Formats: sequence, C-alpha cells, structure tokens
Amino acid sequence: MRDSGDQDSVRHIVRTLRRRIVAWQYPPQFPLVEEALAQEFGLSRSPVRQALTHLAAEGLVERLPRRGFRVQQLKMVDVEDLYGFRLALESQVVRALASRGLDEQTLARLRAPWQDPQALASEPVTRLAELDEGFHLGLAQAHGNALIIRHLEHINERLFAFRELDFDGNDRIASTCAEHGGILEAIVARDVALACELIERNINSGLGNVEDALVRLVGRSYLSSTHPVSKGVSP
Amino acid sequence: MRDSGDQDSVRHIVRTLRRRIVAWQYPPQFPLVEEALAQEFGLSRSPVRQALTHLAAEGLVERLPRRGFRVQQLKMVDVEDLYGFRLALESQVVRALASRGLDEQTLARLRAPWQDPQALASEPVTRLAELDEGFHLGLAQAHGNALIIRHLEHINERLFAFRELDFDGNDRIASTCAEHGGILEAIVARDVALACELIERNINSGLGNVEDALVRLVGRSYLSSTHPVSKGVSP
DNA sequence: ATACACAAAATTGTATACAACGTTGTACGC
DNA sequence: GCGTACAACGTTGTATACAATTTTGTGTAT
Repeated sequence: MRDSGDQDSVRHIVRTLRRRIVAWQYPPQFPLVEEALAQEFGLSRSPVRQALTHLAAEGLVERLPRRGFRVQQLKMVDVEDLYGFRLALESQVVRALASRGLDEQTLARLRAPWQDPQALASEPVTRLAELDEGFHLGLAQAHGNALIIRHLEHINERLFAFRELDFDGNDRIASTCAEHGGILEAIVARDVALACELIERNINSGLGNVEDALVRLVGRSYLSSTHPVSKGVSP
Repeated sequence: MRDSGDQDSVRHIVRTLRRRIVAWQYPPQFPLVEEALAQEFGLSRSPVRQALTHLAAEGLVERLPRRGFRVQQLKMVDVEDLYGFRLALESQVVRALASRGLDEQTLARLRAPWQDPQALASEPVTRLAELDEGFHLGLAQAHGNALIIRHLEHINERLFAFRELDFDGNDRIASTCAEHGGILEAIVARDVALACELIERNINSGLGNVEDALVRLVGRSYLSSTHPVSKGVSP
C-alpha cells in the first residue's frame, strides 16, 4: 500500500499548503515552522523544506533569511497587479485570435456554456467560476502560447479565494454572457480593437466586483497594509 | 572573511547555476547530480537540492521523478513563447502608458540614450543590449505593475544568451533608435493603437533577428522545435 | 518601573546516514 | 548471436544530527 504517494511527498505538501494558503486557512503572516509541518504530515523536515522553497518561488510564502517562512499576505495592490497581469496576457491572446481568426469547432466549444443565461442562473457559484475560468483558459489554449497558458493557470490558483466573489450579484450572470458573447463575436468579425476593448472591460469589471465584494465582506481591515482596500479615502 | 555568503549559500548556488545554464555552459539535457554539485560548491546536498528545486520552479531545469535534475533545453518554440509572453506584457504596458500619459522626467530619462545613433555605434554590443533592456524595463517601471516588472526581468534573464544576437547587424542600431523614439512619441501623443503597433513591431523584429542569427550561427538543426539540441548527427 | 545584560529555548541552515529506486553491466540459457 | 535474469553500482528521497543564529525570558542595576 503506497502511503503518501508513489513518487513524491513534496508534491503532496506543496498542493496541500497551496490550497490552504489561497483559501485563507492561515492568517496573513502566519509562520510556517518546518518541524511542526513535518510532524503534521508525518514526514521529516527535508521534504517540508523543499515544498516551502517551491512555494516561495511561486510567491505564496515569503522567506526571511534566518527566520523561516511566512504566508505571503495578498494585499489589495497585489490583487490589482494580478488582474493587471491577467489583462496583459488575455488582451494579447484576444488580439492575436482576432487577427488570425478562430476555427468553428473551438468557437462552438467556447460559446456553448454562455448561450443560455437562464440555465446558468440555477448553477452553483462554484460552477460558474469554473466555467468562467474555462472560457478564459480556452481562449489562451486556442492561442497556443504555453507560457501564457501556464501563467493564466497560476493566476487562477492565486485568485482562488476571490473567484466566487465575482459572481456575487445576480445580474452578473447575464452581463458575463453578454461580454463573453461579444468577445467571441469581435474575434469572429476580426475586429482586433473591439475584441481587445471588450476583454479589458470584462476583466476590469471582474476586478471591480472583487474589490466591491471584498470591502463588503471582510471590510477594510483584513487586506490592508500598504494599500488599503478602500478606493477612495486618501488624506 | 565570509566565504560563501553571510546569509544563504542557496542563493549563491541558484545564481551560479542560473548564469551557467542561460549562458549554455552546460549541454542540453545535462544531468545535474546533487553530490557532484555539492562537492564542487564545497557544501552538502541539502542546499544544492534546495537550489535545484528553485531552478525547477523557474523552469530552467526539469525534474524527473526519481532520476534527478537535468538542464531544460530551450527549444525554438520556447524562445517564440518567451517573446510572445514578453509582447503581451509590454504591449499592455505601452497601451496603459499611452492612455494615461507619461511625465516629462521619465520621458526624458527613457529617451536620452537613443537620441544619438552615431554615439551608440561605438558602444560594445553588450552595452547596447543593456540599454535596450533598460528601455523596456523603464517603460514597465513607469507603468508600475510589480508582477509585470518581475516577469520582464525574468524573461531577460532567460533570454540572456540571445540578448546580443539582437544587435548583430549594424543597421539595427539606427532602426532601434527610430523604433524607441517612435514608441515614446506615440505615448506622448496618446495614440494607443499606434504605440501598441510599434512595440509589437519592435519586439517581433527582435525575435526575427534572434531567429535569423541563430540559424546563421548554429544552423537550423540546433534549436529545431521538436528536437532536443543534440550536437551529434542523428541517424 | 524601565533598561540593559545574559542565559535558555526555539528555529533555521547544513551535514551526514540510510533506504528505496533506477541504471548498467554481466552471466546464463536459448 | 540474442534476449533475459540478476547482481553491482549510482542516485535520489527521506530521516536525523549538529551547529549557528534569532528570539524569548529572566534577573539585576539604575
């Protein structure tokens, strides 16, 4: 019976810790002590240390020279940077697709889930978030740049805790359908500028929703540090 | 006398190995054996292993489950993906800058090195590559997205071996001056579409040059898309 | 009470030991 | 000669030990 995995327990630790961190199961700045984690996973410090090194390279934890690893707190400015990064990648994808076209089959596959807003209304929020991720990732896969695809996946993982906030309001479903449909239309019409404009609006509305939802949900206290969550109250 | 560094030997190993790998001092697929590296650096396997884990996360080496680390070969398709990735980031940067403007001071600093093509002609190629990197990074810093900045820096490191190939031809200097000047002009004129178009042309010409230079230098066999870099003649 | 000095505890960084696994070379059977 | 079984070797994966350093706690002097 293979207990912890036939190949690598490091991967298991990485995955588990990553899921916990992005789901905010640790408070920000929480110190991840090697020995404690080793004991919890029933392993020694060696694989734990490797996992933490990996997570540090991913940016999920920070490593202080002789003081160990701490969970990296996502500040509001980080969320904004992530969305800006995502916007850069996706607008490039959409621009390229609009300029070189999209085959029927891919188009149909991307369009399918967003044809019927009525049906989507009864889906659970998690499912909506998955479909949304699938749409954006599908565009990137149609584009084909492996690096961009990988980074988009990573962004999705990093924003895991926020993905459901995007679909908070009910009217968000209808507008998402409209936006996705519009983007595909613009691509098919080979209208580069329009497609770019629409994806930008789509992503920015997502960011706006997340920001609003955050302020509403957790208040300004949780994510504040350098840049407070609030958009407006500067001295 | 601090021998290997006051804080972390891992960083030293990472930096050293990274420099070697991007400078092609190892043949592709070269196996990086922990014990051998440990002996070379005068350390034990633990820090070496951490360094390799880090490099694997960066994509510079690949890790085979129970068979260790090997240097990841840059195939032509990877170079293309890197340039595509870079294009995504930079065109977003330029678009944002063009739509919100650029202050005089930054503008002057970015423009300065490219005013006088004559003077540049006498600079060594390495210096030209540095200036070029400085221009593109400067734009990103003016934009301000920390993630984008970090990724651009990483791309530059990854493409280290190619950076001088870009300035192979002599007329490349003049055209680079023209292109950079044009980009800044478009930003100042708030012409988003033009700025985007120009940065795309600039980056793509860079990719083209690198591809041409590669084919000229090492032959098409070296970096062929599917094939690993094997110096030996294939059957 | 506060500040400083110093010792004790906790934690990281590194080294080493050992077991599990993969690879390679060789001998044997066909 | 060719293919397979098996042993010897090399390498990774994990555990553990020890040293260096930071943090914490305590006692004393001001």
